[in-house]
Amino acid sequence: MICEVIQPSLFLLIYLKTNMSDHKGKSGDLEAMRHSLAHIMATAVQQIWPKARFGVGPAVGDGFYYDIDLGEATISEEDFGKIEAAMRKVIKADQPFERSEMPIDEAIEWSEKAAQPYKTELLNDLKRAGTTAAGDLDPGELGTIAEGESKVDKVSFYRNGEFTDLCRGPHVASTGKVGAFKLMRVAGAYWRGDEKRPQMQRLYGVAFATEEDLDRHLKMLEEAKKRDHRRLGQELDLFTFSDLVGPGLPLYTPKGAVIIEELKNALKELGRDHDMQTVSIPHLAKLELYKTSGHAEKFEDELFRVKSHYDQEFVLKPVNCPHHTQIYAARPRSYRELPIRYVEQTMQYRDEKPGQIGGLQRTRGFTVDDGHTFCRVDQIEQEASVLVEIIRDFYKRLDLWGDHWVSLSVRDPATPDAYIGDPKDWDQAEKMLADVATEYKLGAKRMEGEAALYGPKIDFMFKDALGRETQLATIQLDFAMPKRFGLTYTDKDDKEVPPVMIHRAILGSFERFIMLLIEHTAGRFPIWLAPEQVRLITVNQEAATVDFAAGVLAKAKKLGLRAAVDNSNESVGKKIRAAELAKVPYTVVIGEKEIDSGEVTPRIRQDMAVQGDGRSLGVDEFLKTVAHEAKARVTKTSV
RNA sequence: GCCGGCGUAGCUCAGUGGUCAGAGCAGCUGUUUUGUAAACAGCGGGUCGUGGGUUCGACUCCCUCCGCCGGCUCCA
Repeated sequence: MICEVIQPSLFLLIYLKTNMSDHKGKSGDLEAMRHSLAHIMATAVQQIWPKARFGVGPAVGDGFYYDIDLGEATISEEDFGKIEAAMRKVIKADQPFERSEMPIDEAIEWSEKAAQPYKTELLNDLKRAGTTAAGDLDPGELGTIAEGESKVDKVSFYRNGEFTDLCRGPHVASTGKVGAFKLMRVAGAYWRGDEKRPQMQRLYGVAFATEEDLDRHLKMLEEAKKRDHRRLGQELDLFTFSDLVGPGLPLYTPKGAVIIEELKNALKELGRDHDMQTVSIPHLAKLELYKTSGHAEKFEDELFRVKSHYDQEFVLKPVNCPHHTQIYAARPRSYRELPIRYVEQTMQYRDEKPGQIGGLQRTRGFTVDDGHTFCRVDQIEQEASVLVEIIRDFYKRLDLWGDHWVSLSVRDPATPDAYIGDPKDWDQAEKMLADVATEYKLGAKRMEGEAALYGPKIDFMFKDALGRETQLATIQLDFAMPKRFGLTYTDKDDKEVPPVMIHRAILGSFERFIMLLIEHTAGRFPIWLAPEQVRLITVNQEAATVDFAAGVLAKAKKLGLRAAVDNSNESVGKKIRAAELAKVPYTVVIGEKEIDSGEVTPRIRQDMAVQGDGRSLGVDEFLKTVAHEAKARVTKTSV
């Protein structure tokens, strides 16, 4: 059973690779099934709580949900058993889904009579605008709009047994044809996504065509939990949190710090290769700075305030751009010296709401590889191109490229007033970024309304073990902040012109990046990032063995390797197991054989091992090879 | 922040009103001197997250706070 540890993770990886890419191409049948299950669940809920008021209930992701308001009562997970039982009864009854249409005014009357105020609101929106506002509904809940009409005249309903629901469909033919399902969780969800509106309970289920598919999905979730970075962070002793230090403030252990340091070094090298200049700034600044930048107003609640005894009010920096502008502003600038590329790896602080904090995904203090390029408009395209290349190469090297999607975040044309800056600048900037995205075949999705206040951006989005998306690398164009700070350079016609600012990050925050790295590799880091690269295991505790191991260790350290000796009084098998669980890339057993021959037989961590491994080689040769790989920062082994 | 859930040893967990508590792993000590995924034995370790309440009696029931988890909202 050599595969007891690795097997499930490989399974998961394959599952994720096959399922994450095709989530859009979900079969219509499955979607109809899931959507039908939402109705069946609502049927069951209505039986148990007759006063239940319903919001929306679409098929989504791997299953379905329904938003429900029970008034005084609440649904908790304890209720799942009886809800599922009631659902099974409805399924067993095999009630047909019957479609009907009625004029919208009649539908409104119906919903009022049925005491379904949320449905009434939806219907009124449909009647007034022909659609419900702002994409807050998933497909399947809208009414029918007559051809060539802008407003809805008729809406469709689906009925099964006692339960009737406003719904566009489609559904399966009858409640008996819905495959396998399981209720998963209940969560709060604001009506129409608005925190000022009532909060409903969102009841989630997963559903698949067959029991086997469902089991596979549930098994996959179990495997995903095993590679959760919070769990592995503890198991591999990478970071911790302390109630005394505070939530959202990760503490990196020596092993975790190794990964950060190695990543920092890799980025520093990239910076040197691309003429970036490292700067360094203090971690707080006068509130005034952020009033000027606009952050104080827009992100008031997220600022950590620091009071001086001498009556200045300071703020822990939530971003670095304002500081960087002041370095730029320290002396007059000529068009000749642009672009100026300031970078630094530094911690920033945001007073996140308690509910947002979790693991390394969202922390209150986090280290960013932040950078700001000041350049001319005619330099934007070149600068952005180089950044795309750097980002692509960096993620490729870590085998992360491909598990992502790219957002070309542009203005929402419906709300031009929500942005600052000259629309002509915007047009140009958006076009430049789009061109770069096309040139580098990023497959970027144009996301209207996702632009920053000050400019369009390209965001690189990745998924964690459970499929939740997170932004890492980003390239943002900014015409506004230089103007707010009155930055200029002298153009060749001797005119003072504001520069363009490009905010950029390659790995985003180290916290998030490490989260992704842990979950992607399940803690099996490439050699150059592995906190411990070589472990020497002694066969016994006799002086000759221990001394020999110490000699190898010293050589390894001299070569810059991170190595350790395990000469504890345990069996070789147990020590091997410990090394494998610690995910150490190379394990070397040292005993009489090695002492006599001067050769070792490295045991290679299972994910890196290939056919033909297991040959013996001289100690020096082995160590030099590993050291070479570590230095080259490669992800695959060749020993 | 909001809704729901959870909080017993370093870790994973058992123990639902009645000797203020157990197991495995980890740790320590001893025996063993071990050859590629778990040797054997012994020992130490918990004011059952915190504060309050109910009760003759609370890890067990109720409330406050702290923290964590899943969502929602937010994400410069």
